[in-house]
Amino acid sequence: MKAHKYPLERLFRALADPTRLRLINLMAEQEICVCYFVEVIDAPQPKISRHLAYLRRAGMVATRRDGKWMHYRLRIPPDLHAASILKTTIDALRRDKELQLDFQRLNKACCGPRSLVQLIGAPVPVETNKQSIRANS
Amino acid sequence: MKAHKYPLERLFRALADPTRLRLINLMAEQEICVCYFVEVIDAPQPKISRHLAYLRRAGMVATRRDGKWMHYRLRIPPDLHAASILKTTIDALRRDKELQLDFQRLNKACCGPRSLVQLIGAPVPVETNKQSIRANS
DNA sequence: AAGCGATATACGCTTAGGCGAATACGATGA
DNA sequence: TCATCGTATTCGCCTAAGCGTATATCGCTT
Repeated sequence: MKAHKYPLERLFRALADPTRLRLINLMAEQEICVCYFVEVIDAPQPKISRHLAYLRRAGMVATRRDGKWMHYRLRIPPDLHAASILKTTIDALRRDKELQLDFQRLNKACCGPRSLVQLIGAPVPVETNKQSIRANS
Repeated sequence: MKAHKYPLERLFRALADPTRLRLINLMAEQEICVCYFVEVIDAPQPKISRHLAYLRRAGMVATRRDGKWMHYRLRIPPDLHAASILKTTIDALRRDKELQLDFQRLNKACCGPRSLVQLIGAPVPVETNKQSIRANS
């Protein structure tokens, strides 16, 4: 990642990609396992992992390992302005029709018939109200 | 400019550059003439013009011609979330030490001794409280 | 230890977009 | 009309970063 002259620049670059906006939208309420991202966004797994890695390097997500599974969750930026921008962004995403479909697919993948949970025993998403059990650089 | 899947993506890309953040900071209160941007930011004039053109294509600025001089001003985005993000961004920029120096240089260029006004008769910046005398696509 | 499943990274290619230098454009004034 | 000045655009080059494919890594299980 490039060196940025102003702290906000890093935030804006992280937000300036459609796949990352979808990832952020899905993580808004819950920590999410990579396998759900792949299922819901329906993209090659390396593409998902690369964008998650970008968000990690930008300091926007934290991870938690659970056996074979990796869970990602949003980190609230320490800077108040950045936090406000992220929150407003999430509010805006929530209103997008197409991104609402992602939530529907998420529910189907984790709770529906023949869900990933039943098929391969993937972990069920859980609400994360506390921040940063483990923070990555 | 690329086609963007989500409207916010265009906003974030426009904000993801240090020179454009400086331009936006300077335009926060007033419409500004290109010659002041060049003077204050101390960059080659084509570089300034290219970034202003980017902001114009992104719908973030409007222009007003005044003889040989072009004035640029911020346009408040019609979308409420985008407007909120831009406003928060400007608040954050205002707190940056380095960007405060830009304001000092702006005041010196337009009001100080041997200012551009005196040297070449450049137009004095004026507060723009009304929006969009002429909006560019 | 070996194999497997989940995730991450490396590789090669392609594109958006940044830059400086040169040049084109458009309004004014001689 | 012609020169000049402020601004915009074009050109060629370079880098960040996106993509798909292939492969490496890491836990778990047997």
